[in-house]
Amino acid sequence: MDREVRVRFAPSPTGPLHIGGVRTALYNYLFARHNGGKMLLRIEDTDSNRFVPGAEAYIIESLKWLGIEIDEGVGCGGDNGPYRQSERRDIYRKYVKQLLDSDRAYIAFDTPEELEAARAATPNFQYDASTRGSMRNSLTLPADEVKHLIDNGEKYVVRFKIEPGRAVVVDDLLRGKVTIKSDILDDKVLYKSADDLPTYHLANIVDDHLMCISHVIRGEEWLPSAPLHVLLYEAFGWTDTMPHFVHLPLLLKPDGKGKLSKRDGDRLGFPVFPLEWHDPTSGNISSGYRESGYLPEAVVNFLALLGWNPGDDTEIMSMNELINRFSFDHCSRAGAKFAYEKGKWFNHHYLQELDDAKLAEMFKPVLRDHGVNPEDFSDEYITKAVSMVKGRISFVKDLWDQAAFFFTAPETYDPKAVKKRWSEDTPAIMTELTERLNALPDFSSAAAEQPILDWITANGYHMGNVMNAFRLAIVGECKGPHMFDITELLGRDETIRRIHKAIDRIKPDEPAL
RNA sequence: GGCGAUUUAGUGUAGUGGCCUAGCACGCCGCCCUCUCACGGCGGAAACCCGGGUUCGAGUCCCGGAUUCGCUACCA
Repeated sequence: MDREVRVRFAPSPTGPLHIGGVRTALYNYLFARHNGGKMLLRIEDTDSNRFVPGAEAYIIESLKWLGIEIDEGVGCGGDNGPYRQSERRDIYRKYVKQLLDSDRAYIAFDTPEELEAARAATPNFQYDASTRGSMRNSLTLPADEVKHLIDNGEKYVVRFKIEPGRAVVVDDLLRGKVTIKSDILDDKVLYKSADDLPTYHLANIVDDHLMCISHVIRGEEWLPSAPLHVLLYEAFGWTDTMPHFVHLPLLLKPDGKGKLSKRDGDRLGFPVFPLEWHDPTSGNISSGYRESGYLPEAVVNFLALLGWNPGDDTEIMSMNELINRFSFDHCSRAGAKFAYEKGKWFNHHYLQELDDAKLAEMFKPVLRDHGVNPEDFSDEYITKAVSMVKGRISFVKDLWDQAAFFFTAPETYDPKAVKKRWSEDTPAIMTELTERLNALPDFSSAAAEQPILDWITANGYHMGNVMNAFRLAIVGECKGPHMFDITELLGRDETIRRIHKAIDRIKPDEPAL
């Protein structure tokens, strides 16, 4: 790498950042950091019709949440600004003029309707060398008429004049040399007078050049227009500093076909956005990874491995490890189906690494959502409850399913378990159990377990039946951590109260009438 | 339709001509642990797109086909 590595993430603020975009940002970031380079954030808002308020702030917040740091760009400044394309009109105008003056572009007056008509009339109509001679543009109209039309405020666009018969080579770091014939390229619109803004293609090349971008790392959907971009670098005379290209494989739908879309999330039940998004116009809310209980390190780790691997079997990697090991040598070229099931596993893993007290803190809002006031319990109590069940959860909110009984006595009892474990003589045994529990000098798990087990054995009771009836009374179903660990935390009074309640509430299965 | 990219178990992937009777992970199934459900440990089922060729030898190289995906806008 002969020059300073400078990469950019250049999203369009047309809505919330898509998870595929997040991965593109991540790969840019990993590559930049691995090579000691800079990461820029540029906002590509050249389509005034699709601008969505709030999208830019959303993008910045998303990257921040994930730990993808921006060195230069919107939200943090830098020497190559402005970084919002809508604020760079003067710059683009200058370069459009340069292209026009050097005869590499021309002005076209064809209206959208006229273009539509042309497309309808000719099967594979393309605005190119074969057709531009019969359209309304500065190539076909007299110079004074062109000037007259412009002076009259006629809307026009500037089109790039593609010369046919050339083999254009895009050297992609992932895919090698991709060659395409310039004949199949059309005279792309570079600038539209209607909003005095360039299109993506022009703005992109000008900005990447001016911002000294060394590597353009973007989604595969850009590969077909890469030859056009190469031609633009040529037209400007910037070939020597043209960035390297990397076209990343796309993230695909987990089920059927096509690339992962914004709709798939709701359809398949997983988020496709990093953060929850409230659509300003429709009012719709789309779920986000953050609000769904994902840890940013889990999302990053998961996303990094969708299309890249470190070259060995390592899967759990922090951002720093990812940075250390990242390179395009181990990137795949094929699209990856979005395997969100594995994302859950990553979250499970990172949740286990969290400190119990921290997890307890994260659990408090969930308790409130379920009508439990965390203030009624000590932090120590909540922490102990959390530590007992955390091994079985993938999300913080799952803690409720696993630990609810620590905070509220069961109101109902699992019918299947009742049928299996609660017989006619159970109430008597349970009453006896309360007496035994009351008699225990030490109610701790370690001290309570053996005497109770001994009592069951000595009386010839069925271990599984008694213990599960006990569990049923305390938990409400046959699940959960070690029984005596539960009762130790619950305390003697609550334990006995629940057994009495169960005796009172549970009626042994009565034969159906 | 045209152009381009792509192709290893259900999914993500390892594999750069012999070390591949194809490894790892998620998911699935079973066993162990056990008062239960989990966790965990152990084990299992499951893949080289197809057809030619090159080679002593091909998942790995070449050719053809198919597949899938993308692009084909005054959107990015």
